[in-house]
Amino acid sequence: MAASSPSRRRPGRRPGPTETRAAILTAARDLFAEKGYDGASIRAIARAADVDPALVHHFFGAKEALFVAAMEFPVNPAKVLPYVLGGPRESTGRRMAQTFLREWGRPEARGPLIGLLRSAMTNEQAAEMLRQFVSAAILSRVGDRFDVPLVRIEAAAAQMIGVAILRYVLRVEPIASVSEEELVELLAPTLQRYFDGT
Amino acid sequence: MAASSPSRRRPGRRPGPTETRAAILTAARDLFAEKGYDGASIRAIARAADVDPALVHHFFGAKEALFVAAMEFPVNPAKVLPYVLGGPRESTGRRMAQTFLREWGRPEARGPLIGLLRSAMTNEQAAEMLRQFVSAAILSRVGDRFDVPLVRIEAAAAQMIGVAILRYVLRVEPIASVSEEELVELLAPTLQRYFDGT
DNA sequence: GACAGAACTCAACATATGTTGAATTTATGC
DNA sequence: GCATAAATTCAACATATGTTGAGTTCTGTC
Repeated sequence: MAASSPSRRRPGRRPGPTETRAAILTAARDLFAEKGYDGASIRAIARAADVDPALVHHFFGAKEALFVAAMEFPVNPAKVLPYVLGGPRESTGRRMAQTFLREWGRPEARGPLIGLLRSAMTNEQAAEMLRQFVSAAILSRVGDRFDVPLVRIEAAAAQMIGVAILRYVLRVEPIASVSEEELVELLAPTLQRYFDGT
Repeated sequence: MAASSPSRRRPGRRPGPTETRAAILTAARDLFAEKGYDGASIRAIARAADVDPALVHHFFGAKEALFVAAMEFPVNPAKVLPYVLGGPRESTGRRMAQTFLREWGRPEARGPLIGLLRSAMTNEQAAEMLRQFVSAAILSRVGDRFDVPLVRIEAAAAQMIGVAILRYVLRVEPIASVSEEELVELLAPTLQRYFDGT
């Protein structure tokens, strides 16, 4: 799936259609997810994509731009929020837990999500990206849909972020292996209570 | 409070009692808290303590040992758990929220706690330290006190970790500025429900 | 007051990092 | 088929990292 040979290739364009750009993006997603922004070096990404580090630069410019390109937020709020906010109000907590876990379950979404979360803990730019997204795309919309103090919505967000960390980043058992359904049962009432304002 | 001059000092022991060891530990706590394990370099720590990098090595050995020394877990479960687990069962959630926020509020505890949390996201050793502590010192004791499935206790832990991240690491408003009391009101029922098994 | 050991700095090594500019090979448009 | 543009590598720069060994100055003990 990736590089295995130390790969001494001669310079110049490779024959056939260009597939290196995609390879770099994939490698970047993997490594940012695994090591976070600062831990994933351009050189390691290039190595994983079987490519010279300078090529990464050629395609994406500085490291920061690569990160933005690779972590482009993999969840589209416009597609997801209507379902969550649309149904009956008394089951919003459940739909939110479902949706959250389903999105994290998608393999092509999980890499960027973990990468973003990991990086946000040590890198101010990544933290800002995450804040921006979470606050603009989610908190505000949910907030004025429900007319509930923002702290309560953030408490709900905290519950989900905490679960994501234990389940997907730290991989603490048993919460890392429990089924999505079981987790939904557990979390739905918590979220619902925050939205209900009780 | 720390170094300001580029400090060209001549070699050899400084006169007076030795205070550099403590200065290094303080600088290490600050920098590990701010940047995480990988982001905080020994050289930067030495600079902040106004000391040669080699002296850090002289006192603490490898970087990992410095980390362990600096992040020595600042919360003593033996002193804290009796209060949480001791009182009436129906208010355990509240005592747990109180205790958690009080410990994070202590200035001398917050640095190590943030450092540990930050580092655990990108560094496997730090992650193991955190897992060890949380699981051995807390989860298990709470678990067999209450005879409740471990997932539920981990869900409670997730709620608190999430709050810590939003409040102390990412500093998202308004949850970062809300009073401890208000947060306790918000979190206590959530935690209580997990312990009650309902 | 000599002397061992502790505190402390200097200089260096080996390695890693992001980034750049030039050189080389292929693809593409005419 | 030729010229231009794109893809790709190489070599290098400037800087940063953890760690080591040797040397210098002080403190404490007899």
